[in-house]
This record gives sequence, structure tokens and C-alpha cells, in this order.
Amino acid sequence: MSTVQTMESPLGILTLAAEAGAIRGIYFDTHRHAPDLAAGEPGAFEDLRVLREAERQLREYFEGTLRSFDLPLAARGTPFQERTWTALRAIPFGERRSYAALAAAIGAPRAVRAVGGANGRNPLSIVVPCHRVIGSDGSLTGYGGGEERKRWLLAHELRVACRA
Amino acid sequence: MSTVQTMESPLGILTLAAEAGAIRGIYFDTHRHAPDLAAGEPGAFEDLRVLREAERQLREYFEGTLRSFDLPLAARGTPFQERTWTALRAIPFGERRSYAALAAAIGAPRAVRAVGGANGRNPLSIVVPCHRVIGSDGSLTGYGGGEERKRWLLAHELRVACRA
DNA sequence: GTGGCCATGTCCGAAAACGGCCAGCGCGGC
DNA sequence: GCCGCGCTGGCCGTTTTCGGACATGGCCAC
Repeated sequence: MSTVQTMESPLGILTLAAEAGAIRGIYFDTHRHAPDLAAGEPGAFEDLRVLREAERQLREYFEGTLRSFDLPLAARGTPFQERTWTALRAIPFGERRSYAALAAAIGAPRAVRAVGGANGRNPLSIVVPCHRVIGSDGSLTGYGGGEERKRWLLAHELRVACRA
Repeated sequence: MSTVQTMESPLGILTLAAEAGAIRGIYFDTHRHAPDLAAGEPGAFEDLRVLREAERQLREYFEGTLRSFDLPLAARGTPFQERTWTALRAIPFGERRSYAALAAAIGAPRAVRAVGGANGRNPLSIVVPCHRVIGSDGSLTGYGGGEERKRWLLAHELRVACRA
């Protein structure tokens, strides 16, 4: 069903999946809720192209020369999850939000834990910046790819943002 | 996902669905467990072809000139269901089997009610002859498209078989 | 300040219910 | 005796239901 490729990164091997010309998933090698990703057909041309472009932008992100991704995305989930993921993309590079703030942003101020759940199912690591959401008290609280990677990403963004 | 077409028959309108060059479903207009069948893409060529062939064979079946279907089938269900459906296809035109006999045929002689359940979910009406399965005491016991249609099919096959 | 309670959407596992059944009995009628 | 009828209990895969657990945070009572 979808085209799959992998790439190296400072956080280990990343697995990217594309379908119908849009990025559908980005997963770490150890990832809490990653799907099976059985590579299907040989790979449509449009998928290969968007995958290569995604890899390029991710590489620039890690180098500190790119702060905002510009890619066709197609994350699929429940309506609530998609609302949450859309709100995530509005958090600027280098900033942080609390789960409560995110819940308020999607108009469901009390659905705080639900937002946590939806965050955990975010299929587009890094590009949809679920790592920028932390507890109201500043604690990391969790990350699909492991808290270590969340810490690294936040530190990296802080570093890049200050350098500018 | 799949290509859909309808046709008229002595038992009312039939809805046929094809996918990847194989017949995937055949349903009556009132059907107990029929799926939604939201017609998707405009229709792949191979699907249109196999649908037309299925319609032709069904028409011959109703006319009494065809007793055994020869079509690419792709009924999808649980392993147990698919085993059951395969066993169904081994029942010859005009004959009948009891649920117990069918259960024995798939090597699960005690899974009688389970066979009944799988029978009810048969997605390929008529072509996969679930209508040839009746109670040990000869009663009809039930049919996805209604017992009236089951009675009609059995009578029709008897008629055609005797005529020969 | 601290501990408990509740709200919220989704997933997952366990448990229960549900059939397109059938064989074994008991019972009544002949 | 013999037959037919109907009830009962058990069988088994699937579906439905239900109860927790979560990447949390505010509020209230002590």
C-alpha cells in the first residue's frame, strides 16, 4: 500500500513511509506505537520523490538550517487525533506548550489526557512536533521514541534558536 | 477501493463488487450482513471485465444453462470463514449438505454453530453456494438474503437438475 | 503542600453473549 | 412398542461489551 525508505539521523535510523504522493509516517527504530509497515508495491514515482524531499528537509533540520517543514502530509487517525495533530503544527520551532494549552487550542480544554493519547499516536515524528509538548510543570512526561530523544530534540531546537 | 455494479435477477437486484481483478462480493438488495460498498474510484479495467463476466455467468445460472461458476474470487474473512467458504464450493449443483456435514468436512466436526455463523457471512451469494446447506432435519434454518430466496434457489437447482 | 478525585478520547485485553446447530431425552399419542 | 415433537445442554468462532490504562491538570479538602 505504501512506499517505505529509511535514513540515518543523529537519533538513529528513521523509517519514512509515503502513499499517494504524501508522507504518511516517520518512525524511530524503537517506537512505541509504530505500525508494521510491510513494504508493498515497488514504489510509485511520486512517492519516491516526496520521500527524497522529506529526507532532504530532515537532514537540514538536524543540521540546524531548517526550522519549518514544507511537505505534503497525510497522517490518518480519528477526527480528534487529526485535530490534535493539526494544532501541533502551529507550535513554532524552539517553543513549548503544555498539554493543557494544546487541549484549549483545539477547543476541548478538559480533554487533556486525550490530547496526551493523541500525541502518542502522532505518526509523523519531528515533522509534526509532538516533542514540543510537555507537562504543565515542565516535565517531559513521555515520548513515542523514548524520552531521551525528546530531550535531545528540545535541546537541539533551543541551541539552534539561540544561535540565530 | 473496489468497483461496484448492479444487475437484475429473478431474485431482485444484485450488487456485485470487484477488486484487483477478482469478485469480492455479491449481495441481494436486502441482505443481512452486507457491507457499505461505497463505490470508490472510477473502476479499473480488469475489474469491469471480471464484473461483466460474473454477470454473464449469473445470467446463465438463472437460465439453467450453467451449473458451476468459473470466476476469480477473492472473498476475505477470518481463516475459519475462508476454510468454510472453500468447503462450500465443493457442494455440487443441486445437492444439499447439513451444517454438521460441512463442519466435519473442514475437520471441525463440533464447530457446527460456528459454521452456521461463517455461512451467514458468506460474501459471495449464489456463486459460493451457502444456500445448499440446511439443517440436519431438512429445515432451511436461515439465509442471508431471506429464507424465501433460499427456497427459490434450491427449487430452481432441483428443477434444472431433474430436467437434464 | 499534598493527596485524591474527576474529566476525555482511544486502545487493548478479557469476558460474556450470540448465532443460519444438533444430539439426547422425556413425554404423549397411537 | 414406535413415532414424532419439543425442550435442553453443549459445542465453537465471532461480535459486542466492558473495564482499565494512558505522554495530564485543575480543584478541593485536609
